[in-house]
Amino acid sequence: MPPKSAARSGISPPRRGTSAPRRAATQAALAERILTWLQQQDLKPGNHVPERLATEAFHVSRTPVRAALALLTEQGLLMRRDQRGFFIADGFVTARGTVAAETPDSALHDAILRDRFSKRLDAEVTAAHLARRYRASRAVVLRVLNRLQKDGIVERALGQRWVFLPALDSLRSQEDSHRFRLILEPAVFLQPGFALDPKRARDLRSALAELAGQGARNLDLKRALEADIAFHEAMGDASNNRFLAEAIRRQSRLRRLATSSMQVPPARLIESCREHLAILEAAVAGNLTRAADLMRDHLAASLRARPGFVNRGAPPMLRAAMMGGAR
Amino acid sequence: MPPKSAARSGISPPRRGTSAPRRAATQAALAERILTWLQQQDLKPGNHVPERLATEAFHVSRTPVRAALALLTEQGLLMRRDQRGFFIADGFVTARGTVAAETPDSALHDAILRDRFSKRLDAEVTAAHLARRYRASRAVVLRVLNRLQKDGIVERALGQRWVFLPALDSLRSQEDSHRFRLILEPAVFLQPGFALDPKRARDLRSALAELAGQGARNLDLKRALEADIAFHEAMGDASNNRFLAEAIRRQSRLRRLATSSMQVPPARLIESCREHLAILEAAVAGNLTRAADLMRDHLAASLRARPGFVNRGAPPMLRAAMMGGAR
DNA sequence: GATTGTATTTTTGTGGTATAAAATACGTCA
DNA sequence: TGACGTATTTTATACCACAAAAATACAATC
Repeated sequence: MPPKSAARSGISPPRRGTSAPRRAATQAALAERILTWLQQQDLKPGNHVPERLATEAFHVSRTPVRAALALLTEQGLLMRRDQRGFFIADGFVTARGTVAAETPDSALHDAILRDRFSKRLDAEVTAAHLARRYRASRAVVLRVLNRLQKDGIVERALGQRWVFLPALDSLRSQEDSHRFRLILEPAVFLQPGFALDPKRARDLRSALAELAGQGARNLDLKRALEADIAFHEAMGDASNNRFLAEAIRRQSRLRRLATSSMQVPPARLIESCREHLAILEAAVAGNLTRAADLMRDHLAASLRARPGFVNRGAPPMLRAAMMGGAR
Repeated sequence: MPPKSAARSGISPPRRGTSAPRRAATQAALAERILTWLQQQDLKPGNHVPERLATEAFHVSRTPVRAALALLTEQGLLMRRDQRGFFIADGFVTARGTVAAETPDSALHDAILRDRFSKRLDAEVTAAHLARRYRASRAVVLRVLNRLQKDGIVERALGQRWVFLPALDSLRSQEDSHRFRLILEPAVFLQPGFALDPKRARDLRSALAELAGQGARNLDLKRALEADIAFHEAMGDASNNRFLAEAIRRQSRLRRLATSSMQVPPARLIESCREHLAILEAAVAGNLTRAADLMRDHLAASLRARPGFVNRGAPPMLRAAMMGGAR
C-alpha cells in the first residue's frame, strides 16, 4: 500500500480546527498560574487586580494577561468593571482545583505515560511510531516528547529513537529515588542562609494539619501527594541553594507522574503528614540540626514502608551508615 | 529603519549550502563518539571493527555508522579493506583530540555563552533578538536554545522570552554548586552496590598520575579540567544510583561551560589531582567510608581555595557541620 | 499619573513539500 | 553463518507562506 502519496495529496481544509485548542491551552495555563499566584496573596472580594502586577510577575505582555483574566472572569473567580479592570469576585475564596482544560497535548502526554508504566510501550520508540499509534500529528508528538525530555522521562538517542529513561516505574528506580532524597533533603536545613518564608510555612502547616486529622479511610490520595510534594519543595526552596532546590523539584516531578504505579498505604500517608509537621515545627523554631535528623528519619521510614525492596543488596554496615542513625 | 521588509524579501538561493554542514556535523558527532568508544577498549592496529558492534553500542543503524567509520578512515585512524570492513590503523594509538569540526551551531552556542558570561547579554532575551544580533537563522537559534535548555542554562518563559538561569557565572552560583556537590559526592561511596569499573579506574589513575607529576607551570588547564570532570563522573556512575549519577553529570556540564570565567590557581589543580588519586585508591581498596571522608575534604578544600567567598554568610556552627570535620 | 481599552507591529507557530538522513531489505563474499 | 556492500523504504529536517499569539504603541478614562 502506498500511504505516502495518499497522505500527501490530501487537501487541507481542517486548518482552523487544529490550531484553536492550542490557543485555549496556553491561555488556560497562564490563567491557572495567575490563579495560584493570586491565592498565595491575602485577597478579599472587591480587591483590584491590576494587569501590570501580573505582567511583571510572569514576564509576559498585557495581551495574554488580559486574555487569562477574562478567562477567570468567565469562571466567576474575577469580575470586570468597565474602564476599571478586574476585581476579585465572591466565588474566589471557595475556588479550588484547576482551570486548565484537557488539551490534545496533555491527553497524549498522559496516554504515553500510562502505556509506558504498564509496559505497553517499549523502552525505545520513534516519533513516527507514536504518531501512528495515537493518531496524533507529528508536531504534537514532538512537543510532548520535548516536554517529557525536559522532565527527564525520555531522552533522544543518536538516531531517530527516543528512549525512556528508567523513571519511577520500577522498584529499583523508586529505591534509587528514595536514597537520592535521603542524601539531599536532610542537608537542606544545614545550608548557610536557610530561611523559610513565614506565609508559606503557615499555609503548609494548615494543609498538613488538615490531612493529618483525617481518617485513613476517607483520605484523598491525590491531595495528600500534592501536599507531600509541596512540603518537600518548600524545604528545598528554603535551602537558599538553587541546585539543591532544583534537584528536589526534579524528583517531585517524577513522583507526581508515577502516582498511578505507586502503592502507598494510607496509614503511612497520615503518619507522613505528622512527620512533616514535626519537621516544619523544628525548622520554624530554628532548630535546624533537629529538623535535619527528623527529615532523615522521615525519608528512611518512607523507604522502609515499601515492602519487598528494603535493604536489597545492601551489606548491613553500609546500610546503617545510610540510614543515619535510624534504628 | 524597516528591517522587516528588507529581511523578508531576501531571496533564498543558498539552499544547498545551509544543510550541507549539518550532515557533516551529525556524522562527525557520531564519529567522535565512536572514536572515544574505541579508545576505551584495548585495541591494536589490525584489529577488526565490525559495524554491528557500533550499531548496538549507539542504537543507530548501519548507515550512519558506516559514514562515521568512513570519516575516521579519511583521517587515517582506521583503514578499510574491500569486502572485509574497517580495521584499526597504525595512526590510531597516537590519535588524540577531536574530530568534530566547528559548526554554525557550536559557533553560536559558544558566542552566546561567552557574551552571557561577560554580561553583554541580558538575562532575558528573545529568539528574534539573538537571530538579529548574531545574524543567524531562526532555526539555528532555536536549536541552540534547545540545547542550552537541556543543559539547564536557559529556560523558556511563558511568553516569547528565554531567560538565562544563574549558571556558574557568579561567585554565588559557584558557591552553591560546591555546597551541592559537598552534599552529593561523599555519599556516592556509601550507596549500596557501589562498584567501580576496573578498566575505568585504571585509565583514571594513569591520567591523574600524569597530571599530578607535571609542574604547575606547564599544566594544560583544559586537560586538567577534563580529567577532574572524568573523575567525578566516574565516581557518580559507580554509585549504582542513576539519580545521583545524573545530578553529578549535570554539575559537570555546567562546570565545563564555565571554564572561561573560573580562575583556579594551577597549584591547587595539582593538589586536586593528588587528592583524586587518594580517593581512587581508597575506593578501589574497598575502604569506602575513608573514600567518602577524603571526598568531603577534597571538595571542602576546593571550596576554600576560591578566595573571597569562603564562609560567606555561614554561621560558624553550621559551617563546621557542613564541612564534615574538615578542620 | 497610573490604569484600562483598542489598534498596530513584531514575533512565533503551523502546515505543506522537497530533500537529507536513517532504517531496512537483500544480495554477495569470506 | 556472519559480515560487508548496495538498493529501497521509511523517517526526519529545511524552507516557505501564512495564521496566531505576544509585544508594543497610543488613546481614553478614572
